[in-house]
Amino acid sequence: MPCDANVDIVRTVHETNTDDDRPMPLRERKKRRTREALGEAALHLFLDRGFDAVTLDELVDAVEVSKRTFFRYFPSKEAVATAAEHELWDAYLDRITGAPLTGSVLDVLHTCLTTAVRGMDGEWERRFLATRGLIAHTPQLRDHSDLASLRTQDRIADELGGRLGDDTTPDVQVRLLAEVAMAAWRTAARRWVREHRHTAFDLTAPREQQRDSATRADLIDNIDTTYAALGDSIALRI
Amino acid sequence: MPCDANVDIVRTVHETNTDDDRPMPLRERKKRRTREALGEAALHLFLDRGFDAVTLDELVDAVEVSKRTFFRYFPSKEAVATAAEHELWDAYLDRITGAPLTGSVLDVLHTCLTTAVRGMDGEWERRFLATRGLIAHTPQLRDHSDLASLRTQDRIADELGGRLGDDTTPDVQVRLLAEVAMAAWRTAARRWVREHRHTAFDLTAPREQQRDSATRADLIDNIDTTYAALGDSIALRI
DNA sequence: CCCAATGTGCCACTCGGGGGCAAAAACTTC
DNA sequence: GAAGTTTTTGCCCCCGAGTGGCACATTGGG
Repeated sequence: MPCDANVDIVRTVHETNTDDDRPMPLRERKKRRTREALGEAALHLFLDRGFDAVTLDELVDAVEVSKRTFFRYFPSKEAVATAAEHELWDAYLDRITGAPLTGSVLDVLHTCLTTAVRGMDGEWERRFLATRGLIAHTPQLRDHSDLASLRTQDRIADELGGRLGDDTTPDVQVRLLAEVAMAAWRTAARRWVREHRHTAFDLTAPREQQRDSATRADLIDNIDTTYAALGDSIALRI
Repeated sequence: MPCDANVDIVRTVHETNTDDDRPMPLRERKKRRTREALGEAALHLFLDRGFDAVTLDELVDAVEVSKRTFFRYFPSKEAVATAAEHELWDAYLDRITGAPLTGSVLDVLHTCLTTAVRGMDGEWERRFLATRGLIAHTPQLRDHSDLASLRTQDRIADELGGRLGDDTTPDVQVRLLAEVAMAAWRTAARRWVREHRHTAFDLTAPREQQRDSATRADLIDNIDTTYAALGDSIALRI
């Protein structure tokens, strides 16, 4: 019976038009559909039976593509499970490159992050919830997610280092700033997922139920309070 | 001709008695020898031909153990290459559990780290240098190393959380503190390795030459200045 | 000296990931 | 709308990391 479910997944996804894909060429539309189908089927299968219990062969069979094709869309099995997070990091980076660097740089990073979270669409929210649910009980995925945040740090530091006066501000400070900013994210995300440990992270749950349990507003609240706690933490005395 | 070299490595290692292993039972001595032989041969082979170019089969052939045995000593190929780092984290954790928590907690973590670095023996320094050399041009190892620092963070936060007043200090602060402390390490280590990018990281180089190029004193200096820059970084304005 | 415990070797196996090449689909041009 | 060109895909091969089972050897204790 998982077979029927998978076929259902595929059809549903292929009929779903998340955005307008009329103006873009057919090739792009099909690629997008395949990518979304892979991502969606992966979340369903992983949540249903566990990340480790599902082999790539099963996944590609469900979406009816070859394993070779899978690796043209995602670099690893972990990547398809955490695609939503990667999209957030890309959006975050975009905000940073577009933001004017005035005043406290840490505040700028903070604002960019929250606006990036707010800027993602509802479809993203659903997938992100599922991804965090997977991460919560799959060490392998947790590693991958943490690593992605570290690499995002590097990109932030590079971007900042290029824009700030190269000589005036030492590289160490920029690097540390990126580290601290991501530290806040990791702490906030961890706290957020702990608060909602008992939620189902069910992809098929109606939207309202999700809104009642774990929401993006909660996440943003956690980010805000975590950034606010940074100063006190660094100066903690007992 | 790599075969001869490997045999040489094995014999050399097996004859080397790093510490006194007379008092401990024969089984323990043999296990220790095997572990050290694996670690040493791995560093030599990886530095010589590159981490990816060396297969586990080659490594275990060189040390004359089975692949099965290898995995009874190290959980992964990456782990044997970064064994020196893991030892540092264990020593670091030991210092933290033994240190009294008075005054600035960040200062305590800072001191524990530097004394831990100082407390490692000369044999460790040689292996650590080699490990960092490998990490510098092997993304896979860099990931593994960064991940190890993140997991150490978790252990620190758990330890600190257990000892600090559970109710008075919020969990977020402890978590952030551990994050910030490790951020300083990562930044210092990265800077240190960049400064010595042109060093050979040669295991066979005489000790004096190593002291001239990349030394533990340099590393500790970097740690100190990075910790000192923390406050300025977090408050950076432009 | 024998017996129990522990460590080791060998075997075969799974699974993630990548390369080469030929077929097919999609865009282009006439 | 039929040619040719380019991009995308499918299929088959391969490799290497990591695991499990079982028989064997080595060590330590009575």
